[in-house]
Amino acid sequence: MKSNKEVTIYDIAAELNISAATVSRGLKDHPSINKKTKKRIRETALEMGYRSNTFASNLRSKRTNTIGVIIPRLNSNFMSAVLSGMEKVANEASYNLIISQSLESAQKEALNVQTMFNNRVDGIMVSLAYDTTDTSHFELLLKKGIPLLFFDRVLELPQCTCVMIDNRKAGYEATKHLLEQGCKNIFHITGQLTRTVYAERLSGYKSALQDFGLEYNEANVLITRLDEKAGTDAAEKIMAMSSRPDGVFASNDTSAVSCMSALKRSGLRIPEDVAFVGFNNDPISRVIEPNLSTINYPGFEMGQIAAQKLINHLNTENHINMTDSIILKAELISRASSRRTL
Amino acid sequence: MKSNKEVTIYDIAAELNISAATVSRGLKDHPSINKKTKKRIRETALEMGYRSNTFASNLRSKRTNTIGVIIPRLNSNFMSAVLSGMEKVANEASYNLIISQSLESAQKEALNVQTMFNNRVDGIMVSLAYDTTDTSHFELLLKKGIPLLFFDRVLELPQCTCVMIDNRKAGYEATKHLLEQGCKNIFHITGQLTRTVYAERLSGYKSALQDFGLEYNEANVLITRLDEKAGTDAAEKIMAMSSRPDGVFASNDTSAVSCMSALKRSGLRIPEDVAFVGFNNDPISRVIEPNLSTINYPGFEMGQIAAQKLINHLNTENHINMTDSIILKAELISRASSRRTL
DNA sequence: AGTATAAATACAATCGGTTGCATTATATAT
DNA sequence: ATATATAATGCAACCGATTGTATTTATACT
Repeated sequence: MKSNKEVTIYDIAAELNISAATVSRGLKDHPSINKKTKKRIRETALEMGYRSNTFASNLRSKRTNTIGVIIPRLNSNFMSAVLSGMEKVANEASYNLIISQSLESAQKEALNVQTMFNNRVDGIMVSLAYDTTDTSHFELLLKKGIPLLFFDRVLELPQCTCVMIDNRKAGYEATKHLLEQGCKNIFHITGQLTRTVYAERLSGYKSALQDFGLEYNEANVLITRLDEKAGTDAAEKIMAMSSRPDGVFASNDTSAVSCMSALKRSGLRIPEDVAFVGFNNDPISRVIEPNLSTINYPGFEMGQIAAQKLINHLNTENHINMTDSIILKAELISRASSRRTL
Repeated sequence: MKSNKEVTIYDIAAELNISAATVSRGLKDHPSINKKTKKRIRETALEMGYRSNTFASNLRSKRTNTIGVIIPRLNSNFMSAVLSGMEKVANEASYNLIISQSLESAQKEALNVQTMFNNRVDGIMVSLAYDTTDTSHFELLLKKGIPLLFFDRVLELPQCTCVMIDNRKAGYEATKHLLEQGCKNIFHITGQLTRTVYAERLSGYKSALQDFGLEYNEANVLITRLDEKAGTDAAEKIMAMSSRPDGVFASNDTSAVSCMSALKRSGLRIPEDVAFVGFNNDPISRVIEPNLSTINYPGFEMGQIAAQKLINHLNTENHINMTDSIILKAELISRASSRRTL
């Protein structure tokens, strides 16, 4: 009857009449250990039911094989997809993920960074909270040389990689599409412009208007939290406008859908009276009637790429080129909500 | 200029001319340390920028303050809510969460258990994968005395707590509601019946039929993966049936919505021709037209309660009463998809 | 003052891998 | 056979907090 105690490398060493150091090196395939010895070590370890003690290892090697992920909220299909992608890559590289939500609060975001810092994560991936303006809570990471990567809602810091889409282009394409469908007066529902994702989309929106010879009208842009209420607020505003918009480009599907629903309730026809384009390609966009045109946002891919980038960086000695950014494709999906019979 | 090295309790001890043991005890508010000394220790620790080294601590104390969570998929609003609830409670109790997905595969589930086991999590919370039948991968946890808690898709193991809703009752209520709206022939879209959640709902469905004097008809039950395809498959089947159902009770909103959409495309009217009740109260249920009646599933609450239960258990010495189960309320939300003008 | 008792602190072993350096075994060259 | 290079292994310190036990200090009681 074996006792309940854990098997250590010392037990293996004793069993094989070799030193613990050799066992340690053998287990991690160190080049200076004889192949036959390695084999014996591996076999004995297996037999004895050995499992490495992460803490002892971490304590000594000062690495945790853990990556922290801070996201605003775990409530969108997009975020789920991103996390799935990250998890896949991290798992394969035997890294663990610690996920926490900022709940769109800069304060909680700072707290999360602190917690992860204390837990000695090897690196951190962040999508910024809605109201983060002060970014000093990231400084201690950079100071300690803990790699920091931003995705989606990024922050252009000199020492950080960003993984994102070309938001300006996406905003341009969405708006252009509406214009091509004959819209002359396009409303834009967006988020906090301190988040560059939204600022960029707005910029694309403006460019498209310009290219089609239309004046930019500030009254057509509504800054919101991009939740359901944002959509109904927008609808209310739209209904009250003297020259009513004939198109809406929303910076996420949630607000687009809720706005569409509200307008429908007010008796407007989609897309005849108002055409819609959303953002994210959430499942919801294929449920609403008419189906919502939207920008396909490659979440899974983004997660994979972000995690891969960070892990590559962690696994290489030379800590260079962590500074470049990665831009993913994000194309328009045209559905009934924006297609007018021309 | 301070060096980049971390501050340890030895540094604090040296600074204050006391022993490291006293510092260690002082920092965790041990009763046998003088209050004044504690104060000095705390202050010095703060000044010197001390942060505790989790690994050294874990190595010695054999606890990690980490809880593993294994879920089938991170793609539903419900799961997001559960995780949010868990995260909240865990954070407050200064536990970390390691989340991973089984992707509905029993094999990956077993792998995840193994990984978390190796990472020495203090406890594990699991919602079972779709096709898990063999549950031997949980045995090593129980053998090592690592507490295991199931939520939502539970498994009735003698030594485990389960947190769930009364699925039988929910199934009964959903079906009863349809019957009260005049349905005589109710179709049921469900998941793998080895998952008790679905078996229980089916059982409730049967009871309701019986109470209303209707015969149970096996042809009216379709076992699916509860994804979008499940809905369209069900719709196809329904359209092909000789005596067409006039009501559908689906075990999640995703399949309900996709089935509803398909039937609508086939020219059926909801709820006049076919009334619908879903399950989960996903946001999607309030987007589809007509809005989907559904069972409100208190995800956030479930997450909180599950985490609280596990943490309480971890924090108490006497490892008793980890065996009782917790049943949450889940009530029907009646919306247009099932309300017939009577 | 002298002893019993309690409170506060210190000592030192321990947790289990990791790693620089020393040492021994083996292979190759002369 | 001897010298030299190389491969393989061992030694022992180390990472930093924890904790049982011993020791010192403060307090209480005759």
